[in-house]
Amino acid sequence: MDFVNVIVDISHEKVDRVFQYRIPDHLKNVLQAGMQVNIPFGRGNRLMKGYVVGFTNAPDYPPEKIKELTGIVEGSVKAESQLIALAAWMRERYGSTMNQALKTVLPVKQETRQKQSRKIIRNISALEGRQLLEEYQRKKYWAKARLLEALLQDEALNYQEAVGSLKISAAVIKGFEKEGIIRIEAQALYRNPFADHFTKQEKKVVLNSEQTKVVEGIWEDYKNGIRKTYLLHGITGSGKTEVYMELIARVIQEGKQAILLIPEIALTYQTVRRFYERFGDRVSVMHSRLSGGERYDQFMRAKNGEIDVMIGPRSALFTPFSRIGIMIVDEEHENSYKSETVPRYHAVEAVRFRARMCGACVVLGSATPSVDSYDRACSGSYGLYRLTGRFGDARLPKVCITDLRTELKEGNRSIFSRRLKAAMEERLRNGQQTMLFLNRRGLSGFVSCRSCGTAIRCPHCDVALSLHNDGRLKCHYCGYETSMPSLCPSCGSRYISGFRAGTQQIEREVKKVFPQARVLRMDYDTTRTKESYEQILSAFGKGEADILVGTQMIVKGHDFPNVTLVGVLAADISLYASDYRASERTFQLLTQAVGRAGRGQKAGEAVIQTYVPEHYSIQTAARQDYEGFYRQEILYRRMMGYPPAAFMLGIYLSGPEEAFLEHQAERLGQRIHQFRAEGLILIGPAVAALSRKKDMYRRVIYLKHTEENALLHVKNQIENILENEAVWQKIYIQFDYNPLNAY
DNA sequence: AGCACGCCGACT
DNA sequence: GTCGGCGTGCTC
Repeated sequence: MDFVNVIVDISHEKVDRVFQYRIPDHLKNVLQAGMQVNIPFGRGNRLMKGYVVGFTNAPDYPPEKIKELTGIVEGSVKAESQLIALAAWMRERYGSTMNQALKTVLPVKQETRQKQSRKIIRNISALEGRQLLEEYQRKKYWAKARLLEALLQDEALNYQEAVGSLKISAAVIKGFEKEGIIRIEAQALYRNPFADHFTKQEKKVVLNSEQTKVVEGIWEDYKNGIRKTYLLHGITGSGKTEVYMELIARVIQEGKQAILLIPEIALTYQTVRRFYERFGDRVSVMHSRLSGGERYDQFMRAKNGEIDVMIGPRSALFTPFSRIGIMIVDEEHENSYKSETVPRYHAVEAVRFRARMCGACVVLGSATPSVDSYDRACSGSYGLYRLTGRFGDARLPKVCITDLRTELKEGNRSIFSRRLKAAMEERLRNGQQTMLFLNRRGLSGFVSCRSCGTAIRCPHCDVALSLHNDGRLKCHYCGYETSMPSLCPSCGSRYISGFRAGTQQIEREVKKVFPQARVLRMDYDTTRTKESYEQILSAFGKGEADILVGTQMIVKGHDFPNVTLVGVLAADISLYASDYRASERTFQLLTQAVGRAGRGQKAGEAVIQTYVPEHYSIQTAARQDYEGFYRQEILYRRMMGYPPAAFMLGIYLSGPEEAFLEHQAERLGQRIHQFRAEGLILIGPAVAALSRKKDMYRRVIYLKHTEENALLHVKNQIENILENEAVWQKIYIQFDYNPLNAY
């Protein structure tokens, strides 16, 4: 390769792209992706630093204009190089452009915070200033006069404000600085968003024997230089967090750093406080409430070595640490670890790659491990540890499965089985709390016609519209809104109404059946504003309501000691999702839901309502029997050739013109056939689960192969075709490696 | 970001 | 004409 693609290390949007340089002969076999290089840049050929992100023989810039790079920056195995190598790996595995990969991996270089903290400070006396001002006015140097006048009023000015409100260009300020009239102070004020709330406490933590065994086991490997991935299977309340904290503390003692990933939803004040109390302000927490600038601050603190521990969701795995000793993924089965945007990486895989690069060990923790991880643990490629004791002797709740088919047969048409209704009445009498769980995915009640069965859909996205309290029908993807029709648009029948399966409908039903009960609802609609999520949970925790109705979000996170009953209204809903992980997801949700009952001293009870009580997901969840579930599920995966028994690649096509898209999808399928890759299974092309979104039609093709590398090879061949043939430029194509959700 | 280029008003 | 401030646009 004769040329390298380099990104220039300047923190500015305008140059945030790839520049090409010629490789001098003596560096041709030395240069690697991720390396830091010196490059001549701009008209003055200023020497700048850049990062190598790729190689090419065919530059897309006039070759005679391409400059030669100057040399390699020595000792450049720093955080950035690691991250860029990680981006290169992500590009290759998940299929994206290098730019897309880099953008996800590198801290967003948002200038806002930096600039806001830059100050212009007057460097001369007020007397000198006034003299100079007169001179400028005489010479009609208006821009300079404006700036100086402002500086005479205020000794220090905010850089951003000065440029904005005084209409002064950077050139003027530069000139002032050169003449010594002002000096620029860029005090980077990194704020620590939590430091004010908590203080470090020297508390001795005592681990129980199970926890000690886990810590010592992993630590012995660490001490012996063994770096591998461990799966920590610990039921809810068995104290996984203590294990994490002890391991992190030991790693820090060794002068290393730690990253802990948690699902966004699990990030509560309780968690944050525990870590602050143990590690003080050497810990930083990232979460979605942080603004872009604050997020960048945290990354900069990490880069400058001001912190040892980073806690955060998926993206925290890209923290620019240079000496990582341990990376932990809590609740590793959570779907939120899979990115929904290109590159569609899985955090667990990315964590393992990064850990390998920097010699760190990986701990994956979960009460209900993903089938994929448990399979690897069983085959011995992960170390496996278990925590089985529930903290403080809390017992498992009594679980009862009620068959909705029998209820209907015996004349009960309510959404509550008689068993659940009786249990709820009892809780209300005893002043205890109930949680009602609807494992529905976000969307609330849709509207359908009882005569012809047609549901009203969004004309742009082809999803069912949902009926809101204000009587309007809304699309949850694109925001399309319309009024509720009085007649069915398809058959004209008057019998059109909301399907009673949304949380709003449940809430209304609860109020009808138990008029004396105080009810709270928690779902996509009620948690849209910033703090409402915490507010609802804390109100319920304080006993301000008797019944909490909600979707998956209520079964994660908080513990409520006074909740002694959990009702799962229709366990089947998630079973009917049309993807191969439906059983796994149902098991996880039910297990979590059941685990919510009776976290305190009082005995708990769970009622699971279903139309298929014999299903193994429901049976094993009721017994909290992970092993039993896994044994059944892995058989199904092996029989059907689904992950982890095989590897899958989703190819998502979308475009504004349906016929053309259809044709191209067929065409791509044929091309893949022509590869004649042995063992490759091609499914589709098919209409996507969401056939249209934002006026774009969608098609999918799935590929399966038992060999990971064979599948990646096929992906590379496809990428080659897409890059080199002009027709493909007219449709959007994304890859999804081992997809978790339907497209 | 930082640099050069070029427009345009001011002054010899 | 020429000098110089000041806005604009480009950087492989």
